[in-house]
Formats: sequence, structure tokens, C-alpha cells
Amino acid sequence: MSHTSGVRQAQKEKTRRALMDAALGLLEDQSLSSLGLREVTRAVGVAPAAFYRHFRDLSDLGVALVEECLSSLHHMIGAILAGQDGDEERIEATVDAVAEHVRRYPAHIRFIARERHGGVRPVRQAIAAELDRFADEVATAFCPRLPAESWPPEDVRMLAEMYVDHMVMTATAFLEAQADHSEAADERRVAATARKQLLLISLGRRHWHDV
Amino acid sequence: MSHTSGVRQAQKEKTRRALMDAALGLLEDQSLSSLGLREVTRAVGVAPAAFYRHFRDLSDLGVALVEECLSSLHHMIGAILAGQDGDEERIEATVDAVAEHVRRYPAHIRFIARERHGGVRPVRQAIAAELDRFADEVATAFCPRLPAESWPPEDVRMLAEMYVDHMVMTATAFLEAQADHSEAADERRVAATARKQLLLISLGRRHWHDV
DNA sequence: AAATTCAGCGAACGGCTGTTTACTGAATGA
DNA sequence: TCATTCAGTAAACAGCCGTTCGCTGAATTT
Repeated sequence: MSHTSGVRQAQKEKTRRALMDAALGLLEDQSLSSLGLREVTRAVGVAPAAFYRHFRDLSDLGVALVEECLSSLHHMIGAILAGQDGDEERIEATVDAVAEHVRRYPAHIRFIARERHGGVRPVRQAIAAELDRFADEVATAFCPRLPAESWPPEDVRMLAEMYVDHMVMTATAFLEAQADHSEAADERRVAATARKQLLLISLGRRHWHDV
Repeated sequence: MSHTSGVRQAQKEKTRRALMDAALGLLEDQSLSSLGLREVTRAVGVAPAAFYRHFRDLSDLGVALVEECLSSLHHMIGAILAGQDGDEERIEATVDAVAEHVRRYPAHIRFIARERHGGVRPVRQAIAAELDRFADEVATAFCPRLPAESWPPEDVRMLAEMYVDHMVMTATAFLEAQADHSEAADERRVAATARKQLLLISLGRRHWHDV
């Protein structure tokens, strides 16, 4: 039988985590396609050859990072969608949640923003697939709130994509506003803009049947 | 006196253009921070040292590419803002213009999308500054159309940023839809979604005073 | 207790990198 | 016509890269 938590497997997992964490750290100043294998192993303190015990290559590690970074975002989205408040309350909660998420996991957001259109195809595809799943969830969560006669499935999908894209956009804006040598006022300005933009979308959504 | 179009200066300009074009081509499969100086000169057919006659380093070339790529976008925006049609006509014209622009200059859009959050700071800053100028133009173009009592300058700015971000978003969506091994239906779907999203924003804008 | 697995090591490999140097020779200016 | 400028060259530099190899020794299995 194969133990799932032997001393050996635990050490391997630990090294794997260290590689991923080191890579995420190094990726704050460069993009994945320029990250070096030796660079990562050097930061962890293991031999270059050890890398191959965990990942086929760097784009393999990148895909693993996508899952990690977007699963943390996924939890945040789930919490927001679970809330049953009105429009204004939900907007407030959403912007606050995004701001705190960026504050807690800045490297995650930077990685997603940077590699979403980056130079490594498998990573791009992994991010796109995951964001598509997010849009699905948003769509199914919004479905019961929208009158079915004026909201065909494709329109609901359009709205959901808009929310997801806006969330990513807002997160990267927070990231820049929270960067070193930025003032707290920048962050408040980003939050105010995001709230207004979400309100604008809400207004458009309420009057969608007028068309 | 210094001639602006001597035989010598013309040849220099030619090599400079060749370097920029070669770089833009190579950047379709990787990002700027992984692009090699020798790689670029090899593609052009000149010695590596010749590069330094034109650019300090690769991020310098990147900034030059930003100006080139965004100036072509800038012309497109100007043409759209000059149109005096109604909402639906403007939406139609905008989406068509973006689609054709992406079809004509796919490498430009890819570069902007990839390096907007990429690993080279000076390039990021150049893109951000230029997109900020775009938002300014959109804001001043929309200002006379909006009732001043319900549209303070910050709200106009918020709307303008939303339009600019949505345009970049739409352009990258077209880029993926026009990629090899994609069907024409994908492009039509992107166009339909973009039109609906712009319509949603228009509806929100019309009811902004309700708040 | 003996056999096996396997994460990590150290060394070596050919190849590519950015940058500097002194140079050539055609376009330019006096 | 003669001197100067300067875009592009060829060669060399030290340094880093990804990848492969056989090996070690502790955790695991039999």
C-alpha cells in the first residue's frame, strides 16, 4: 500500500512547496518565460537536478501555481456569491473582499495578471479555463435573480464575464495601488472607482429589459 | 546643419525599424523579459554589438514599441470619438473598428496585452501612462454629452476608464478568437458579447442620475 | 534483517547570454 | 580633395543556462 503521509512523502511535499513559493517570489520582478530553473533551485537551496523530481519543466510548475493562485480567489468568489444582500451591500462586500484578498495574497494576483496573457501557452490556457469556470459559477448564481424572459442564457453569460473581468481588473488596480511608494489615498480611489463601476453595471442590468 | 534624411540617417532608421519589427515578431511566442538581445540581432542579420547603436537595452526597445503600438490604437480611438452618432451606432462602429484593428495589427495588441502587466517596469509604466492619456481623451470627448449636474468630473473619469479598459479587454478577446485553429464563429461571439457589454454600460450611464 | 525505493547531490556537457574592444569603410562636411 | 563621423563588424570575455549521469543514504517494504 502507498502511504499518503509517510515521512518521505511529507518531505517531498515540503520541497515542492518551497519550489513553488520561491518561484512565486521570484516572479514578482519578472515573468515566467524568463524565470530560470537554476534560479528557483538556488533560492530554495537544493541542487538543480532536484527540480526534476517534482516538475517536468517550468511551465509545469506554472500550471501548478495557477491552480494554487486561483483556488484562493475561488474561495473568495464563493463567499461573495453566498451573500444574499441587496445590490449596494453586495458591491461594498465585493470591493472590500477583493481589496483584502490582494492585501493578503499580492503575489497570487500579480502572477495571474502577468501570466494571463504571458508567454507560456499552457499557463495561459490554465488561467483561461479557470476564469471560464468562475464565469460559470457567477452565471448560475445570478440566474435565479434575473427575470428569465428578458435574460436569455447568453445574456446572463455576458453579464457574468463582465463581472469576472471587472474583478480581475480591480484586483490588479489594487495591486498597483498597494505597491511600495504608493499612498493610502490611491487604494481608496481604486475602491471608489470600482464601486461606482459595479453600480453602473447594476443600473444597466436593472434596465436591461428596456431594450 | 544636420540633415534629417541623409543616406546615412535613412539606413540607420531602416535598421532600427528592422530591430523593432523583429522584436515584435519574436514577442508573439514569449515575453519581453525573456527576449534576448542576440536573438533580435540574429533575426535581423546584424552583429550583436550593432544593437547598442540604436537602443540602450531591451527595455529601451520595449518602450519604443509601446509608443508605436499605442499610437496606432490612438488613431483608432480618435476616429471613434469623432463620430457624432447615437449610442447604438457608436457601439457598432467601436466594435467593428476594434475587430479590424486587431486583424490588421495583431502583434501590436498582443504586445500591449502581454507587457501591460509584464516583467519590465519601464514598459509597464509607459503603457500605463499612455492608457491614462486615452482615458483623458475619452473623458473630454464624453463631457459635453453628459449633464454636468449628475456627472462630476470624477464620475466622468470613472466612466472613461471603464471604456478604455473594456476596449483593451475586447481587443485581447478578439486576438484569441482570431488565433490559428479558431473558428469564425468565435470572433462573431466576441463581437456580440462586446456589443452587449457596451450596451449595458450605456444603460447604466443613462440612469446614472437615478442614484 | 535484508532488499528496495527514491529524493537529493555533485559534477560535467555543450550551448547560449550581454557586453566590451579595436576595427573598417562608406557617407558626410570643410 | 582631404579629414571626420559613425553604423556595423568580428572576436573575445566571463558567466549563466538546462539537462544528464551515476551515486548516496535514509525511508520504506518484504
